[in-house]
Amino acid sequence: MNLPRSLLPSLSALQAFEASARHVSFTRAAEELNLSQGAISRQVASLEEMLGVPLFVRVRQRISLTPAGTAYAEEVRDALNRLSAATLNAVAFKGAGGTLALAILPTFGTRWLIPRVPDFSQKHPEVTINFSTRILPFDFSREPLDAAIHFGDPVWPGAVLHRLMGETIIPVVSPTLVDRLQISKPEDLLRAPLLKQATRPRAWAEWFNAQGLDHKDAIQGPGFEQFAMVAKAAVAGLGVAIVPRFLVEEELSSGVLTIPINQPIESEQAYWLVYPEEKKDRPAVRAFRSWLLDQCA
Amino acid sequence: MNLPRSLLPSLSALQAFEASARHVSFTRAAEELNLSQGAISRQVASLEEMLGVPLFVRVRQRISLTPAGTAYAEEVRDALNRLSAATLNAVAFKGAGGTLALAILPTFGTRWLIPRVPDFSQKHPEVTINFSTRILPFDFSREPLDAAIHFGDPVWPGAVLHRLMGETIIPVVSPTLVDRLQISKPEDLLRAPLLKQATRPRAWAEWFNAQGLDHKDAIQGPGFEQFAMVAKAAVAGLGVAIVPRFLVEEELSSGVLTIPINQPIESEQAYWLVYPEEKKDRPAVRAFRSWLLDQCA
DNA sequence: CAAGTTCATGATTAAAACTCATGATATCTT
DNA sequence: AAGATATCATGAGTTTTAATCATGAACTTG
Repeated sequence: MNLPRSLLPSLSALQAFEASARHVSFTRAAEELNLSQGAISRQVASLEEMLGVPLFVRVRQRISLTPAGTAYAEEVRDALNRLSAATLNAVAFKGAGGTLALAILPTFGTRWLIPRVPDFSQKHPEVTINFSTRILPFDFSREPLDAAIHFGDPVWPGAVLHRLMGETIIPVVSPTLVDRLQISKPEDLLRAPLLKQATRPRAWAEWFNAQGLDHKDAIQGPGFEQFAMVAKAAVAGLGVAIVPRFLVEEELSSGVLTIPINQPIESEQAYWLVYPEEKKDRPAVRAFRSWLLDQCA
Repeated sequence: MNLPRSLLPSLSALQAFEASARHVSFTRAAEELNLSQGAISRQVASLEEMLGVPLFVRVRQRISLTPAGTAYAEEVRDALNRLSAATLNAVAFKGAGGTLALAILPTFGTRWLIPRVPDFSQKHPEVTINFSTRILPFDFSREPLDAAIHFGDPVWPGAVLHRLMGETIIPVVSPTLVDRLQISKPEDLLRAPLLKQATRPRAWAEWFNAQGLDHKDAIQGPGFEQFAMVAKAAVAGLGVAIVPRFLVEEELSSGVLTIPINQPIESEQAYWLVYPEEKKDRPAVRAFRSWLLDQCA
């Protein structure tokens, strides 16, 4: 329900009013808007005449807001902000690019995604990615974010999900510990301290089950909150870690970590690219999706 | 974060664009806005040039929206709607009146409030009250309502509450049934059919407790959902009702109902006037609050 | 083929927005 | 007390924007 054209105030009047309300001064509003004080004075007076309601009280060349003015200023500000945001969004279609505000999981982001971003940037120089860290799912309508990387089940209301990869976890250990503990068979791991990660409490149990071994006699090693810490502890020889393989590609390549028993197991959960339905045609979102799915193929 | 004045499109351009998007036609948009087709054509073209993005595809004197145009139209429409609503709200301050959208409980509304509204209207002819029925608390930010009458505890997030009155309940019965059943003492009510109201299931138990009687031997009478029905059934001689006194003032005055045992009991809950914090200075809200608290004093 | 429809555009007019300068009045500093 | 500074209001004039009318080009329909 829009007001008829003749009953909607002009943008000039609305901007003059909103700035004056914020500054409680026509002169400072004029400075901000690069207009003359006289122009502001007239626009506000014209608006008050149109509405039939005083928006400011004038006392001795000073102004203060009326209750009507206060309420109106807030509402006008909100609407003007939305127009600005909408206009910037439209402009973002221009270069078929713009910015992509992406929420990432800390370890996946740093170990897998960010090292690959140069490739994306080379292929899409018009898109800038801003990274934010999010551990848990969130409401896209309440966050200034365009997309997210999510680990878990494909459940996220109002969003589109694309599966990126599963999670294959595998035991890794420093070579010196392998020699010290003479590890060559699965049952040898029952004699080794086993490092744990807090969000994967059943990883070791599942691994030993898969080898047909009873894990109850396994040695409990230190526990950590993040995979990055687990990997560091393993490199330091504190024990055997069980982690997603992609997270330790570097350490395996350099030899500071090795796979003592090459028996990976597959998690039932997976990594997903998620974005709100209404942002699916944003050029930046489309470009990133296409590139990311290629990387995971 | 408003765009600089020079980077925000004019209202003329935005309205021309939004109407064209809705009608998928410059000509029909022109008719709606009482402008010439040429003016619309130019404003849209000017907007596209400013943004650097095509908003419409032109094929053989026909237009269709681009993805950018579709998204922008929705956002512009929302912002324009907000400006319209804000402007109407501001105008509502003019007569220091306007309309008050009030949510009321059915029986309280019809039996107590509405009969008193003529007095309010006489004192405040500039305010029009629109009544809506609401049984349960609701979210003011999701309903087009300015205030509500609420029964219960003083709990309503984000709102201001003013206590109006408690609830005193009392047995009432038709005089003919009093004669027929020879009712003169509290225990005589154990021999009478007792009418029940669904939202006050413990009313009779509490009343007999207050008289030091065991209600277990009381005769179960018909049950009803609304107090208005309970009162009607009592007038018809179906049994003894226990209701808030103010709801049957009329029937008591006319003699169709009488109070057999004048032992009222007080409820711990009460009636409240509720309105959202941000609407407290609305002239209509202020006038109604002031008047209503006077009525309940 | 003729008539009707629709978006684009040239030339012109009307309306809105804005500036500069000044007036009136108040406060602050010396 | 005098002078400097600050602030909103307003007259007169200039610039910019919005809009109209008429026409062109191209398409559809009867």
